[in-house]
Amino acid sequence: MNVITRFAPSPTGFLHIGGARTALYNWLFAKHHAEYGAGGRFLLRIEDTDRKRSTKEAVTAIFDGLNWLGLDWCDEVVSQFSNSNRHIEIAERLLSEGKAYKCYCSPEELEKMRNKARQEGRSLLYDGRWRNRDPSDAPKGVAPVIRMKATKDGETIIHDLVQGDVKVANNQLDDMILLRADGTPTYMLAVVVDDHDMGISHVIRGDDHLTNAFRQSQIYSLLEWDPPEFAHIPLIHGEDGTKMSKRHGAIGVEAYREMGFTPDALCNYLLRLGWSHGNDEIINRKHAIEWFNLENIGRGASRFDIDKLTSLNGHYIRQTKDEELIDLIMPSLESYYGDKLSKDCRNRLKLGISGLKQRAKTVTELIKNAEIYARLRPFKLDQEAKRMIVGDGKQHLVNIRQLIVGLEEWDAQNLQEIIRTYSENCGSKLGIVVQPLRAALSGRNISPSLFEVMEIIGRDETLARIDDIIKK
RNA sequence: GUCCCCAUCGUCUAGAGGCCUAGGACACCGGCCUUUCACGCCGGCAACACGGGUUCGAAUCCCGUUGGGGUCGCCA
Repeated sequence: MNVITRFAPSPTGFLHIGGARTALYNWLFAKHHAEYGAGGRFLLRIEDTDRKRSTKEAVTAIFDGLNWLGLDWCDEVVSQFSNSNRHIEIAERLLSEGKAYKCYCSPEELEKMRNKARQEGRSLLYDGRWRNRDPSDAPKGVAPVIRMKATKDGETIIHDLVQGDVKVANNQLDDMILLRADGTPTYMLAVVVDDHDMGISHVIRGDDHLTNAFRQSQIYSLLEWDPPEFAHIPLIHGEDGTKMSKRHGAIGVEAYREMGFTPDALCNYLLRLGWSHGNDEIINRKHAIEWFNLENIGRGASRFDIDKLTSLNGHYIRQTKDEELIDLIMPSLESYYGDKLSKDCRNRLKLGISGLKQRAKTVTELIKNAEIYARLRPFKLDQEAKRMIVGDGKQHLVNIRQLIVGLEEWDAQNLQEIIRTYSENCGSKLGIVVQPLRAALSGRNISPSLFEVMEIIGRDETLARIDDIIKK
């Protein structure tokens, strides 16, 4: 089957986590069919028919988010708004065929109608009061909306690829507005026309659109078009179990980027959140494309768990190539330290990054831990580090300095040997004598292997950092 | 309230009637490794919402209850 999917966000905010997953699933499904089936394409359409709420910034945020995640689309981006003429033409065709009609209700009148229905415990649907009314009743000076004539009897069934067969009685559906009073098309009309015109074969979108699907399905029949396949995926809930709305804790993917998550980790996490392939947890892009299907999408909503994302992120950082990681963090290091950045930073990082990366779960953490190689001395000691050099601490530093100052072969192994022997002579554990050293070299009480650090930064830098502390 | 959907460890999930004494991952708790912190390894805690059916047999099928979510815009 030749598959054409689309991601169709409205540009009214950032690309949030739910949107990102929807995009990912659409992309994966298309890619899968491109590589393992008869063909597949993933299209991008911006649903900007609401002129008041759509912004350029939001469009940019969507592009940036998608690009960062590595979800590339085919063809030109489609602006839904730019298709308005076509939508209007279709609405007029429906009107002339008697499949749509003009409704002169004012928004206030509709509000009243809904309030009454609410009070009486009925559904809040439009009651179709203008459906069969004589157009000559039309109040003067009121611009009408165009509403579809929905089928009143029987039921509408969606053969949803995720939810299964879902049916609803047609009396639960009302005559949706196709064209607003100002003559502009609504979403309900625009999606159907655009999806048809773009040749979309599979509409994969959030569960919150499931009820829309019934209405859209009716529009397809009115137009005598074949509807696409539908796959409504469950929503992602926040930690509290309710919908991640724009006003409720949802943040854009760029926020996850800023927190130090990598696109691969986020994609892997999002893929596994609501979809599974047996017991596989770590799934790279290649396998994701190979394995992805609609059958294994779960039917219940899932909660977003940042701990699991973090853990996955640590995994991806650990397996990223050293050089790639260095390129990733250098710009941040440069801007953060400015003229306090060591000239040897990059070279030191080349040697030290492997020790650094297994200690970081986020890129942010990696950048912070890189200070030991990036920053020009003197280092300021933090609270924990200060405690390491009180008591015998400083004396150990003095002693160690003396032992290593003339070391012939300055490498990790020799340094370790000398210091180990020293600690044995003191009758202390290695950890005791080494902690003051750690404080002096890193300004903190945690760091990569100290002997490795000393080898990388070299004799002069090591001694200088020790002296910074001893001479205080 | 209406309609629709959903329901396995705290969380994400495996599970297609017997392979289930319910598996994996994250988190948590022990231990090992160890110069700190991590990584890694080993082990532990921890779930089929409830009630009825169907069946020789049900986490799996049916019904009901409860709980949760979504939807009901001249938003998308």
